[in-house]
Formats: sequence, structure tokens, C-alpha cells
Amino acid sequence: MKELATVFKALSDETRLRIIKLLEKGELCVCDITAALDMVQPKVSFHLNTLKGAGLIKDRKAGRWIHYSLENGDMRKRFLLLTVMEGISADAVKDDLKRLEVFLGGKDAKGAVVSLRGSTKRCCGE
Amino acid sequence: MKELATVFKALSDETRLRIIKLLEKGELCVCDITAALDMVQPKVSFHLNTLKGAGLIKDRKAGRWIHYSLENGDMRKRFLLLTVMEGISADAVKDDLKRLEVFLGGKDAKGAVVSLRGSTKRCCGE
DNA sequence: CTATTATATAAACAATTGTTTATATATGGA
DNA sequence: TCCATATATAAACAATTGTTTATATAATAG
Repeated sequence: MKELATVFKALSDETRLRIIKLLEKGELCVCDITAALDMVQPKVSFHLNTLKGAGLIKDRKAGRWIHYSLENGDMRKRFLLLTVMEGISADAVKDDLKRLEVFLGGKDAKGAVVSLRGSTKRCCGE
Repeated sequence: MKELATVFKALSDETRLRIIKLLEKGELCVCDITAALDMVQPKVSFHLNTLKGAGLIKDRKAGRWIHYSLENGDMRKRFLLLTVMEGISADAVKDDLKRLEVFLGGKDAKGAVVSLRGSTKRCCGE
């Protein structure tokens, strides 16, 4: 029962729901998530650790980066993650996605192409 | 997104999961739940209020008693309540069910029939 | 080797949540 | 009307959780 409560607790914070929503499309490193949420990095690490402790995400180390992705190994987690995905409107996370897009190097805030990838500003250019 | 987080938060406490499990079989008044959980009544009221605030249970006033029951009006709630039901082992709540049974008047702790119903010890004899 | 980058961890603090004890309110029975 | 019961609410307190700032660790580039 404790474990179930832990999973629900991990899902009970808006920052963590935003992170899950960001990971919907695939794995991201900590600096990607930090940029997308526009938060300080230790705060992001704290929430990632909470999600990981609940078994909702997993990490993969690659050089200096740690990539996080959703852990939907068992049915319950798949179900709960789906509940999160369908329970959050696109509008609620649109700013996060926009910042992520900008950070990943496609465009600047006005929509112009900038291509940060590979430049000194890009932290994680896999 | 806030509402979703609130629902998950309501489900993130073991006492509240025990209450949900108790309500699986039908509505119960506060004193039934208090007896089953073996807790002080304001504590139970606090958790019932949290669950109600998240829309997971509803109440029905009947004379001096207030009966609580599960609120599974929409698909998401049905789904989440199901997740709780199947995620908690029978063993984890057996003591609660035993105390409920005793309190509801069937038997004493040793299994002998006592029939508290209608006696001065029974709080809620519908 | 040194500097820089990505991330984690720790410590101090703030905010939220849960618990306890006491009391208020409401209902029905004597 | 007075009393007992069922429940809620409030106040004080304890415990947990989240945030910030500073620092440590590890990896890579130069």
C-alpha cells in the first residue's frame, strides 16, 4: 500500500506533471527539462529524483549527460501515465514546449531559426 | 492540471487509501470508518474532507449521521478508484475490515455473535 | 592539467500537510 | 427541555515536502 501511495504522491505535484508531459515525446536530459520549465537545476533534479523514486521515470547516463525517460514497464504505470497525458491540456504546457523547442535549437522566441545545436549555448548536443 | 494534481494528492496517503478500500462495499458513516481504522474522529473527518475535496467521495446526510460513499461519476475517477482497489492486497486491510465487521455488530473480536446493532454501543443503526 | 559543463547533494529555510486536543453545531431521544 | 450522540471545525503543534543557495562530483574539451 505504501508503494501505491508513493506513486500517487509523485503524481501530486504540478511541476512533476509538467515533466511527465515533457517526456511524452521521448527522453530529455536535465538541462533540457530545466530550460523547458524555466527553473533552477537543483529544483528540477529534486523532482526528477521523486519521480524516479516512484518508478515513473528512469535515467540513462551518456557522457556528461543524464537522460530521463518515462518508465512504463508495467500496466499500472502505463495506465497512470496515460491518465496524466490525457488529463493535461495542450494549452497548459504550451509554454514549456515552446521553451524546449527554442532550447533544442530550432528557433528563437520569435520563431526565427537560430540553431543553437553545437554552439556554446547548447548544453546537450547528442 | 491543478485539479489532476489534487486528485493524485488525495490518493497519496495511506489512511485515505484505507478509507477508499473500506468504501468499496458501500457507504459508511463516519463512526463506522472511525471504528474500522481505529483512529480519532477528527482525523477521519480531515481525511474524508480531503477525499471529498478531490471529488473522490460524496456524502449523504441522514438524520444525525453522514454517510460517505465513492464518487465514480466520470471515467477517470472510476479508473483511479479501480487502480486503488486492485493495488491494495486484502491482507493490508484485513484488520480494518475485521474491526468494521465487529463494529457493525456481527461478532466480537473472537468471532462470537454479539449483535451490537440497536444497543447503546451502536452509533449508527440504519 | 586546468577550465568548463552537467548533474547531484547538502544545508537552511519556507510552505504545506497531517495530528491532536478541545470545542462547536446539529439531531434525535428521554 | 435537557442530554447524549454524530460530526465538523478550530487552534496548536509536529512532520513532511518543496525551494533556494552553495558546493561537490564527474566528465569532457582545450
